[in-house]
Amino acid sequence: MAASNSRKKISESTIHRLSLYYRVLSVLEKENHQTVSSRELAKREKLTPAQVRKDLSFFGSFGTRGLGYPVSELKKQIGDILGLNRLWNVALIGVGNIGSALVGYKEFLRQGFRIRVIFDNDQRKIGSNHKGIKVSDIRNLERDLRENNIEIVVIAVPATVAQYIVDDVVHAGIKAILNFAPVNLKVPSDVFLRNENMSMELEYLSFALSNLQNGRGTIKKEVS
Amino acid sequence: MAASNSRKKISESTIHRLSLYYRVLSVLEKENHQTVSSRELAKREKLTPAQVRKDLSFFGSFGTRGLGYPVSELKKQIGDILGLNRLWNVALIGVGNIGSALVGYKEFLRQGFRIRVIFDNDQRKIGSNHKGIKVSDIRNLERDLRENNIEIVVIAVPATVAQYIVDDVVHAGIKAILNFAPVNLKVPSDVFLRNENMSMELEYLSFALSNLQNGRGTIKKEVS
DNA sequence: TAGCATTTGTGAATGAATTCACAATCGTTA
DNA sequence: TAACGATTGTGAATTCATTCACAAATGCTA
Repeated sequence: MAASNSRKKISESTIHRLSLYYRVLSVLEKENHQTVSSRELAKREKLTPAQVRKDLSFFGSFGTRGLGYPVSELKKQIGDILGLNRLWNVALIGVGNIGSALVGYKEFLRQGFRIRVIFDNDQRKIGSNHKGIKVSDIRNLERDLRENNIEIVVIAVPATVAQYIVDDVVHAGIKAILNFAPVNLKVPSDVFLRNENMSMELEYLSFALSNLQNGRGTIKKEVS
Repeated sequence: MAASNSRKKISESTIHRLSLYYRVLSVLEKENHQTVSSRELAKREKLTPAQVRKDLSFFGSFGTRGLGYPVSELKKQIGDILGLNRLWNVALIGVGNIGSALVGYKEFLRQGFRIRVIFDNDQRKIGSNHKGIKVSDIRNLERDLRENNIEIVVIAVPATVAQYIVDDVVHAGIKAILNFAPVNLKVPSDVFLRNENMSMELEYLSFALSNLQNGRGTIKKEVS
């Protein structure tokens, strides 16, 4: 009866905030801070100290009362939780606007995401090298995903074909997909799909500017 | 006392979902649907009918009982709420990886966001034309923002200089900023700032793959 | 025009996330 | 080693978001 196995859900927001903490801790580490309090950590990402402590407490007790959290140690811990203390083999599908940008995006590299192979259907691009990464024919998708031990696939193709591509990707056994196409894709429930909707935040700004607003970005609405 | 003016907050999530509805409605319009039910609308974006109705109800009664919502009419209404039935003058700062991708991103165009001017500090780029848009010297920021009637500024510069740039942008009187640099920027409370953190979702996938998971992406955690 | 099948709009109920508030604990100093 | 200031870790309280559930409408059919 002692070590019972209850379980606790970790919310998506908590995970996203872990990313923020990780980012701040990287900076703090470079600035040679030994420890950091939940107060300081919160301040740097516009959150509350209580939230920082609660988030971290889901995963363990990393701090020291009276002192705060050890910067490097906590960074390592969060890195372990997020799976950032290792390399990930990533494939990119589609080298258009967005695709090309992602290939050169240093932030991905720094976090261990390595684009090992790029797929496209444009014969002019296939076979060429895009910033040192070979461009494969989309027709060899399954084979080249396997050959490169790809674990995560990034979709950067037009919305109209994204579903077909994803179907193939799923069929090839990939379990994690990041989608940049502005469309809602269907995948089996054992596949992780995340969407990056680049115009959503721009639309939020458009909304904010269009409506009477208070300072902090909280939008209010008249009601009779 | 009759027409009192209470106010209701609209949550950020609701606004983001409006973007999704807008997207689906655009598709439905093209597919020549006359009406759509909350059920169908929900299905297309993996939400619940109740949520769709509740979201819309914050802004008015757009539907007809027994029938559903008129597609074109609802699209127009949401467009009005989000401020998408007009053009926005946008400036882009930084034409590196991300910046270049954004210039060619058709989704922005379709939604009425027009990049009127691009700023950079690279003398080789300044004066040239980037996909038809002139590249200005960052030193003329204030002047050229004003001359182009810019309302929204997109930041795509390295994290290390982003805060300086934003300070100048704020000083020039801009009230809406979309930031792609992976850093938390400080702005006065009357300026809307939104962040686009491109590695956050990738990190979520990394987390999901790293942890034992159930099918639907809900991550659980052992507790003793 | 009456009856039926639908579907909205919305208070009430529920569930989830955030914040509060404080006991527990640590490092430091005298 | 005792007293103090600081800060964590965490149940409880609160706030916020989602879902439920049903009356009110509507179109359609006969």
